[in-house]
Amino acid sequence: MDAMRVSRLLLVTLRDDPSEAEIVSHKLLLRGGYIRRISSGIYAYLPLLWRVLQKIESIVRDEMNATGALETLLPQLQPAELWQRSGRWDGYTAGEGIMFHLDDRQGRELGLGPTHEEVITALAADLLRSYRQLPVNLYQIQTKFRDEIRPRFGLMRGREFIMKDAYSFHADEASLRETYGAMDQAYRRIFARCGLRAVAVEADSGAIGGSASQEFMVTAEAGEDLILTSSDGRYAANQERAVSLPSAAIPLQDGSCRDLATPGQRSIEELCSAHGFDPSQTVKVLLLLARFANGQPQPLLVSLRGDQQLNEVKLANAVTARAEAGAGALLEIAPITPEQLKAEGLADLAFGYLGPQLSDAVLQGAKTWQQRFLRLADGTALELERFVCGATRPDTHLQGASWEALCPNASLRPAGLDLRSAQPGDRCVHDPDQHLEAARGIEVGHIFQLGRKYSEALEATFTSEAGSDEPLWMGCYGIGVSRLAQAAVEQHHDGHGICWPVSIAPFEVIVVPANADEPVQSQLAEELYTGLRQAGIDALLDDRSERAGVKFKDADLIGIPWRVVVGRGAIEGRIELVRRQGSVKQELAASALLGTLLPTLQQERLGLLEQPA
RNA sequence: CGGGAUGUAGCGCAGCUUGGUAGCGCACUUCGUUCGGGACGAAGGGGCCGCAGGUUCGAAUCCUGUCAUCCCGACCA
Repeated sequence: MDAMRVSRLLLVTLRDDPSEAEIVSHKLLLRGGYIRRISSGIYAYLPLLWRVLQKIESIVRDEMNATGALETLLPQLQPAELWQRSGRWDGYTAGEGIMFHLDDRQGRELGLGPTHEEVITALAADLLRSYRQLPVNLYQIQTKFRDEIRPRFGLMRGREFIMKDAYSFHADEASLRETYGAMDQAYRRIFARCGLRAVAVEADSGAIGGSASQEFMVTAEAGEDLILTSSDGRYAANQERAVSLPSAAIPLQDGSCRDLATPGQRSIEELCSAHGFDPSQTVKVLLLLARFANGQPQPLLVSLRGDQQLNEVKLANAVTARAEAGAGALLEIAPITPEQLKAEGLADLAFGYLGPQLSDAVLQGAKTWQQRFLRLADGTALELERFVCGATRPDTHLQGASWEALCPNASLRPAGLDLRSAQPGDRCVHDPDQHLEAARGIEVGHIFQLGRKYSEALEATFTSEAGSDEPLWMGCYGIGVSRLAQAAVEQHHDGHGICWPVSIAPFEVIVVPANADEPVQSQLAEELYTGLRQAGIDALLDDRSERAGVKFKDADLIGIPWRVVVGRGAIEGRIELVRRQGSVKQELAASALLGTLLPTLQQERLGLLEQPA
């Protein structure tokens, strides 16, 4: 490898935090000369970061290859037709769709790959014919394009980012589960080798679809996701998905159903504080509208126990499962506004006083909406014997209402589901003595058991041992490589700058002559640098004629794990070895450097892995 | 898309209220002194004040529009 000298590295560090950055990792990457923003959510990876990314990629490759996965490279430009066959084109391009798309000179529609299920499945349909070829797992490391609604935090949520994605194909579900398990293990090793503390959590499958899925979260305050874990470590889930035991409702005193005057009390808090109810004695109703790619907008009437919060992801899944055939992808669920009612030609409703008994009659004559509510309720609401809810008339609630009385016709009674958000402090399902604790996480990996969704849509079949034609079983496995790099900074930094884990640091050691104009120092620095490189150590030499302080500050900022200072002691062959993490210093003879550093470095190259493979 | 904020030199900012033709710190260039934690002095280069209209004798400053960026929500590796 060429000589790595700071003077030749295009190292441009900044003293001030750039105003465009909000979170520490973003600021440090900009200040350290790792990235530059080119456009919203689009970054140039400067030479220093490119080295980090390549180290991460190499760890990923290593572990993926070890599982027998095959590296490949798929096109980024993809025909709309493939996405139309899987049914995702509209959802990914219409409305707030995330796919960059364009027409070519022939007027054909193309999309810039946000992910590769369609392409890989089409390939699988072409290449995989017999169970004898299975299982197979293909992966690639490549730039993905997503027109994020709101790019932010630098590489955390870019519109162009590097991802490792893998897709596995199987003859049966058991084989899929086996590879899924192998990926789980490989991912744990990958993150450990990168020096990251990561947690595996149960996750929602989102737009990708499929059944089981698990996310890998790097724990950090700046994380965008809320994760809930049990203190015994046996349960961990993304809040989107998390389940818990609800607190018991306080029973409402018996009594027949009667009107209760509640002028101006439109919220649960106002209602409860005015009449001394506990929120768990009430049922609140949310009036929402679900919009689909193709179908008519569907009004929703969602009932929750008053003390519970709606989990929008669970709701979206429930609505998707109940959507009419041909409605296409669910685009959005949003509260219905009085303006929307007017636009539909419908009468105003008593917002704040609605109850589960709200009749479909209020939707009669709607111009574009379905004229019946999709009625859903969380189990905690359905379990209430007696409760307080809106009377669907202004300034009035019902006290002592019951589902039987409100909805005598069982067909109008909502389906009972889990629609509530688990909260920190809730009791755990697996052990009621355990409680959920909250932590924030950055999602750096996600593995899915897709099942046969894509293979059925794209007719990717194989001939089974019994001779029948069957759709392939599929899994897919992603790692956000560029996001991982920034997550590492978020997890490993201090007041002076980045503290890269050795395994992914752009360089392992930086040799700093305190005074480069002092021939003894610069000569010894050169010798040590050469010796380190010859020993296979990724060393950098700060050969600039800057003052020592500048070089130290820069070394701290860019986060090289080890610093060798060649200073005044050089004349006696003494140098200083400084560990970036914690600024631990030791003085030693220059001749002892390799012997001291190499064993430690070899250990640190394993990251958090307990032992080499 | 809804809500909030900001656009002035490569970076960070002041100037705008009360119009008079642009300034500070860092960075950059040259010289000298310094030399183990972002040195000091001297001299210098660099700005269609986001863009387009308008008001005015005169606009960075006032008005209108527009674009971009950032923050809060929906999306995700």
